[in-house]
Amino acid sequence: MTNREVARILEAIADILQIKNDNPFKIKAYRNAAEAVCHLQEDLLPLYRDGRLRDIPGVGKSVQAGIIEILEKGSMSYYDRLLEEIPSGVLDMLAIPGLGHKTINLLHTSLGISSLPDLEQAAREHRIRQLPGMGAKSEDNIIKGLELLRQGANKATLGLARPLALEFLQYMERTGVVQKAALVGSIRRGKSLVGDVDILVCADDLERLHNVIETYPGLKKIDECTSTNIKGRLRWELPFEIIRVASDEFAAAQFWTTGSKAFRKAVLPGGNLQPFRGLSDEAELFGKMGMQYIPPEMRENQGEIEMARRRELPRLVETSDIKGDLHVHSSWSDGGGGMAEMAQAARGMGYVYLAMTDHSQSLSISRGLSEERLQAQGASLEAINSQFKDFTILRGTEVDILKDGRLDYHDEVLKNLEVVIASIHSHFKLDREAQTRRIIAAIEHPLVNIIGHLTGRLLGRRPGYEVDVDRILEACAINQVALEINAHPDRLDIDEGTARQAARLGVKMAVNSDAHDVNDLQLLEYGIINARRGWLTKNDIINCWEIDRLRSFFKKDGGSCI
DNA sequence: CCCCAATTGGGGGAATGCCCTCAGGCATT
Repeated sequence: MTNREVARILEAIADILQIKNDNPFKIKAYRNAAEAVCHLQEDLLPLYRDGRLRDIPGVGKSVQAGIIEILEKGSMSYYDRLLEEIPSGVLDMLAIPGLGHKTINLLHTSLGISSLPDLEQAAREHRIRQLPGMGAKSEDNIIKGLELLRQGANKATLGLARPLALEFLQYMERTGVVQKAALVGSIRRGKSLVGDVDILVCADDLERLHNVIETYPGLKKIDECTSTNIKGRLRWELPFEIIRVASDEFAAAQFWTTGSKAFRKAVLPGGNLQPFRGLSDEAELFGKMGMQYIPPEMRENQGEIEMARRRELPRLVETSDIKGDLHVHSSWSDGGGGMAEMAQAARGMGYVYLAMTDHSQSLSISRGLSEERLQAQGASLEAINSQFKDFTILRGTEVDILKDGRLDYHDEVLKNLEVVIASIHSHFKLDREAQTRRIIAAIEHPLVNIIGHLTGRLLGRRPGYEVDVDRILEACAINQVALEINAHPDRLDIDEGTARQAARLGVKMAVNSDAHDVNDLQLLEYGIINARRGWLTKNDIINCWEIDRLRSFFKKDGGSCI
C-alpha cells in the first residue's frame, strides 16, 4: 500500500464526513492528515515499524490507529462503517463538476440517489429540479458531467498505473518466479491515459507463477488464467494482463505487445514473428528489419517507420538531459517545502538550476504572493543562493493571466524577475476567441518567458479550456515565448501532439514539474515521457540548456520583441 | 479530528468570484 493510496482513503473519509455534515474540524483533520501523508518523503511502512507515525504533523492518536489498520489489514474499520452509511457510489458523484458535498447530501437524503446511474435517471426524469436551489440548468450540467466522466472512464493516468505496474513487475522479479519480465503495451509507450497494465514474462514453472500472482498483496482478483495469459485487476480496479512466452520469443513478443496496433500493422503487415525467434533484444530485431531502433514512445505509425528506415530518427530527450526545473512552488505560496529544501532536493537530482515560481496575488486560495511578499521572498532567495557555488535558484513567478489578458503584477515588479511563467487559473469558460486573445496578450507581453499549462486540462476529470492552438504557437514563435510541458501526470499539458507541432514551428518548450513539495520534483519524468512522445530533442527544451543559453533566451536577444 | 497549552479543555476555518437561483454552494492550486 503506497502513501498515496493511504492518503486517498483518508481523503475519502473526509469526503464522507463532509457529505454527512459532520464536525468541520474533524473533516479538516482527516484532510490535513491525507495531505501530510501525500507529501511525506518517507514510506509509511518503516515509519510504522519504528513507531514514528505520530511524528507526522497532522497525524494524532486516532488517525495513527487508522493508518496502522490499513497497513496491517489493507482496510480500516471506521472507513468501512462510514461506507455503509454513505456508499462509494455517492462519493463518485463528487467527480461531477458542479456537485459538491452539500448538493450530494441533498440528492442522497431527499431523493435516495446512491450511484451515478441513479443520478442520471433522476436528472432525466426532472426530479432534481424539484429540490431547493436546483433547476433545469443544474440537471443539464449533471448530464453533461456524466458524459464527460464516461469519456475518461476505464482509463487510468500514467501516474497511477505506471507505479502499480512497476511494483507488480518487481514483485515477480523478486520472487524469482520469472526468468525475464518487461512492461509492454501503452504504459511502455508512455501514453498519458492507459487502459491496462501489460507485462510480458518468461516463466518455466507455470504453477508457481500462478501461485505467486495469486498471493500478490496488490491483487484484487483474477478473471482469467491460462498457460499463456493471466488477466485480472490490481488495486484501484486497474486491469492487468500477464503474457507468458518462451524465452527465445521474448524479444519478438516485446516488440509485438508494445504496439501500437497501427505501428504493428504498418511495420510488419503479415504479423509473422517467426524470423525473429531467438533474438537477444529488440534492437537486434529492428536491425534485422533494416531499421534504426524506434523508441517505444514513437511507435504510433506517424512517420517514424519511414524515418527509421532512412536512419533519420531524432535523438529523443532523456531525463539525464535536464539541467533544471523551471516551475516550482515553495511554502511561500501553496508548496509544502521551503526554498532551501526544494533547492537542495533539485541539486540532489543533478540539476544546476531551479526557478522558484510561486503564485501571484490573485490566486488567494494558494496564498498567492502580494508584490511586497514577492520582494521579501526575493531577499530570502538571495541569501539562500549565496550559499551555493554550483547551483542557482532563479527568481521567478507563476503570474496569473487575468480575465482581460493583463498580468497580476506590475511591470516594474516583473522586471526584477528572471523567469516569468504566465498561467490561467480562472475564467475557464471564456469562449475560444476571448480565451485565445487573453493568452496571446500574455505571450506578447515583453516580460513573459513561459506559458504554463496551456489548456488547463485535468486528465479524466476536466477538459482543457477552448483555445486556438495554431494562433498561440504562432505568437510564441514570434515573441520568443516557450510553452510549458507540465509534467504532472494529471495534466501533461501541452500534450504530445501540440508539442510536436510546436517543435516543427521552432517554438521552444520547458518540461516542468510544477512541484509543490520535494517528492513532486520526481514527476518531471512523466513530462520527459510526454516530450519523447512529441519527438522532442534536448534542443527543443530550454531546461536542457546551460544556464547562460537559458538566460539569453529569457532576455529574448534573438527575438523581435522589446 | 489535531495541536497546544497543560494533564482537561479551548481554539482551529486557505479567500474570492462565479453561477444558478434567489441564499449559498462550488471551483480554483
